[in-house]
Parts: sequence; C-alpha cells; structure tokens
Amino acid sequence: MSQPNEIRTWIDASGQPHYLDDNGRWVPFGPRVQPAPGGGQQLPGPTNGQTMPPNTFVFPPTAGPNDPTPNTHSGVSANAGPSNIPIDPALVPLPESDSVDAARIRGDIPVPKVAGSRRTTTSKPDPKGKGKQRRTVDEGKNKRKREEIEESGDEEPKKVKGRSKGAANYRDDEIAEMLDLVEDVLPLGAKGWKVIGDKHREWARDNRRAERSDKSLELKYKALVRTTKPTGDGEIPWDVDRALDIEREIVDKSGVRKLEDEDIIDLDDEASTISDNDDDDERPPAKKQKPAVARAVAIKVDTPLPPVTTRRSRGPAGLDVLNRLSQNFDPAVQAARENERTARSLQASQIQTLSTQIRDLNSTVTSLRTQLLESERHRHEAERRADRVEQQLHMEEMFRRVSGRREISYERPPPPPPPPERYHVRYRDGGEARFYGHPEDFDSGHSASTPSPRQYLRMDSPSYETQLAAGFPGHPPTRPAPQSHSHHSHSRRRANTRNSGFTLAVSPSRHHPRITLSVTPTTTRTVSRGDVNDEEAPPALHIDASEEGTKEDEV
DNA sequence: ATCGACCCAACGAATCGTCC
DNA sequence: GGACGATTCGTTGGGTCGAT
Repeated sequence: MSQPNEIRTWIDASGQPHYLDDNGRWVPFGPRVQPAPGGGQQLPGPTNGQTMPPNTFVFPPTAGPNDPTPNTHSGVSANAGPSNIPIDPALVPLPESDSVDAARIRGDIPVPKVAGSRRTTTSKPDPKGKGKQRRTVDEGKNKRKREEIEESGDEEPKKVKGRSKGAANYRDDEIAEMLDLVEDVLPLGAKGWKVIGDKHREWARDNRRAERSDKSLELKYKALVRTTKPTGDGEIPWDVDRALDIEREIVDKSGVRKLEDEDIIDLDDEASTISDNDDDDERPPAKKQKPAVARAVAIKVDTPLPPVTTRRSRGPAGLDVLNRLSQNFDPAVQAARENERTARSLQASQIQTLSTQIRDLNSTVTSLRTQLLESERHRHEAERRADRVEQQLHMEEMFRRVSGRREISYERPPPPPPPPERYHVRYRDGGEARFYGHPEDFDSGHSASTPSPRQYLRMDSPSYETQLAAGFPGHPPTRPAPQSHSHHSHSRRRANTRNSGFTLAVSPSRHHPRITLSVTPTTTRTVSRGDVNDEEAPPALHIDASEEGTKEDEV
C-alpha cells in the first residue's frame, strides 16, 4: 500500500479514476468504465474517496481529466485493468453498479459523484406524475431528445439555464398591451400566440420596451390566469381579473364547453371574485377550463384579427389601467355583465326549447302525412269496388238485353219451335177457315170474336181427306203449342202457355225497358229498369207484381 | 380495434437576474 | 441581501394520426 499523503487521485464524472504521477500529469488507471467487460478488475475493498485523505481530491485537476493523456508512465495501457502502478489496489474502483451494490451490501455509502453535486434535486417521483426527474440512461421515452443529447456529447455547450441577462420584469403597460392583444386574438394555440408575439414585439420596439418571445408572453398570461387567490383581505389585481375575463372569452370562443347552468354559475362566481376564504382546494379557473381549449384550431381561423392600430391610439397606460380598474369594479358594470350572462343562458335554453318544438312538429307532420296516405288508399279501394260493382251491373244488364228470356224464366231452355202447319177450321155453327200457323195463335187472335166451337184438321195430314169426307171428327190439336213464329203477331210479345202456364213479354224501349211475366191464370209480374243512363247511378231493377194487375217492387 | 410515433400543453425544478 | 420574477429544461399525460 502506498503512502496516502503522496498519492493524489481524482474520479471523473463517469467514475474513471485518475492519479497524479510524479511528473504532475493525471493518468487514468483501473478499468475503463464504459467498456468494462472484464470482470477481473473488480477488486474488493473501499474504492471511494472516503478512505482517502483530505488531499486526495484536487478539483479541477491541473492537467485536466478531460484531456487524459496515454499512460506513458509505466507503459501500461489505460484500459489494461490491474496494472503494476504503485497504487493501493483498494483504490481501484469497481464498475458503477457493482460498486454501489458492494457498498450497499457492506453497509457503506456510495461515493457521491463530483459532477452534478451542486444540483439539489432529490429526484423524488412526483405524486402527480409530473415534474422534473433525474434522467437515467435506461429510460426509453423521449428517444429523440435522448439520442440528440447522447450524440452531442457532454462537451456541447448548452444554453444557460435560468433568467436571461437583461430580461426585465413585465411592467404594467406591457401587461396591458399583452392583454389587449390576447383579447383581440383570443389565441387557441401556438399560431395565435405567434400573432400576439409579433404584435407585442412591434409595440415594444415603438415604446422602448423589452421584446418578449411568444412563449414568454404565453407563460406570463397563463401565470396571471393561474394566479391563486391571496390570503386575508386580498384584492384581485387588475391584470389577474382582466386575464380571467379574457380567459372566459377564449373558452367561449372554443365552443366546446358544455352549456350547463351549473358550469356557467361556477365559472362566473369563481372568476369574478376572490373570496377571503382560505380554502386551498379551490382551483384557478384556468385549470377547470382546461378541456375547453382542446382541439379547436379550426375555429380560430374564422376570427379575423382586428387592427391593432386602434389599440395603440389609446391614452396613457396608467390612465388606461385606472379606467379599467374602475370599470371592472363598478357595480353597474358587474350587474350589466351578470345580466348579459343571464341573457345568454336564457337564449341558449330558449334555442333548445324551440329546437325541441320543431322536432315535435316535424314528427306530427309526418304522422298526418301517413294518415292522409292511408285515407287516400282506402278511398281508392272503395272507388275500385264501386267500379267493379257498376261494371257487373252493366254486364248483367247487357246480358239481360241479349238473352233476357233465359235469365227471367228460370226454366230449362225451350225446345225449338215447331214449324208452322196448315189447318182447316170448321165451325160447328157453320163456316170454315184455313190458316197457316198454330191453332193456339189462331185462337188467341180469334177467340174473342169467334167464340163458337170449332174443329181443326191438319191439311198436310195423310188422313185429311178421309176426315174431311167423314165430316170433321172433332179432335183439336194436342201437340205443344209453338212459342213464336205466329205469322200474324208482329209485336215482340211472346206467349208461352206450355206446362208452366206463364207469359213473358219484353218491351225493348231504350229508356224504359220492361219485362212482363204473366202466370196463368192469375199472376202477372213485370220486370223493368230505370233510365239507362251511363252518367247516372246504377239502374234499379224493378219487378211489378200484381194479382190481376201490376205492382212495382224493387229488386 | 390496437399500437406506435408524434405533437402539444401543463407542470415542476433549477438557475439567475432584477428590484426593493 | 433576500424576495420575486423570468427563463430554460425535462418529464408526463393526453390527443391525433397512420399503419396493421
């Protein structure tokens, strides 16, 4: 073991130890930390500076650990592992993880790194999951940033953290101008803040003020919105109150907030006053409105930016601030603002009510249209039925006209009429007659005028001459009487005295057709119809029936 | 529907300048 | 000199969008 007082060591940020040789040069020794695959270098024993004397660490090293020169002292490679360097093996460090584990096992405290020792962060995990945490190499997130950092190396000069030199505080006129611009633009994203930043920097150049970046303006505005209420009898600052009003306008512009009364009331109450209550759980309005500003970029385009020149023509900033303060705290203005909000809420509810009524009316109209269509369909069906009935009646009537006998007689079809015959009539009381036809027809035409008894002889009969010579034995014809072909009947009247004993008469008048049925010997029925007019109602069919007369009856 | 890459906003920590 | 404010950095969570 070497003498501690003569050895000066230094461990860089990566854990690589160096020692100061006799020539005053810093020489790395021990295993390299990054490659470090060899396991033989882990030597037991204390490896940290705690075992070193106070003069072990000299920072910064004179020759500089960042410029480690090859080990020319003993010809041993820097990564050659254990060497014959005259150094206590206990000073050879383990790899970082192994050294920590070994120290933990032995109950030792791991050596604190020199680099970053001034940082006071404890890197505790934030309960909310937010906040800055110490970066570790194993973390996989934000690969892009991490790769950039790793590729750039540790020597890349970073932008100095903290407040920029010469950055003055925001003055009232700057804040007033910023709030004016925010009120005009009502930014919903980075583009809106860029517009505000451009305008504000232009204003700053004209008014010899510090030019602020877009992000600075945005942070300042959001800091105002996020300002919590003061304790005690605190009064709300004018800029905070105005920022809250503008924030409400931005939320309204976004148009994504739910229009609920509770929400409106809460928002108004919370934004207009700051109470003296010390309740800490009350959140600033901006946090409650956070969802409202999400993804509404398209709306932003529709809002043109008013000319800022009108804003610049205002009076002095102090007077403007005073006016705004008095305006904001004026009870009349507050009452008017409250009335306006109430009116907006009422209008929204009325619009919703009207929309509901329109929807109901539309449904009613649809129902009535359905009913109307159903009624039309029923009417058309009724008309079709009426047409069919009328056509049936017409067909029936036409059929009756053509073959009325068969329809009316209800008898089997009559046999064809017998051909007319020649008869020789001799009357008992003297006299003779000859006719061509049927004895019935001759009787109907002559019975009334010649009631005397008579005898008929068929002249074409083979026995005519014999009977005529014998002086008319007196046998009236007994064959069925013919129905027509009476040579002396010129009317359409037809008589049938066959077995059934009825007579059917048809009057072919176009307007008053008439069918008369006479049942021998006492009943006569007449079937007639009304006017045959196609433009009128279906014709009624009548039957006249009477005992020795006529009687009309509707069929 | 799921997954990964990417973007954005919010937040806290750290640092340093300004102001009283 | 201390409090406060401005700025930067890093992280997280949520949303969007395209690929699968």
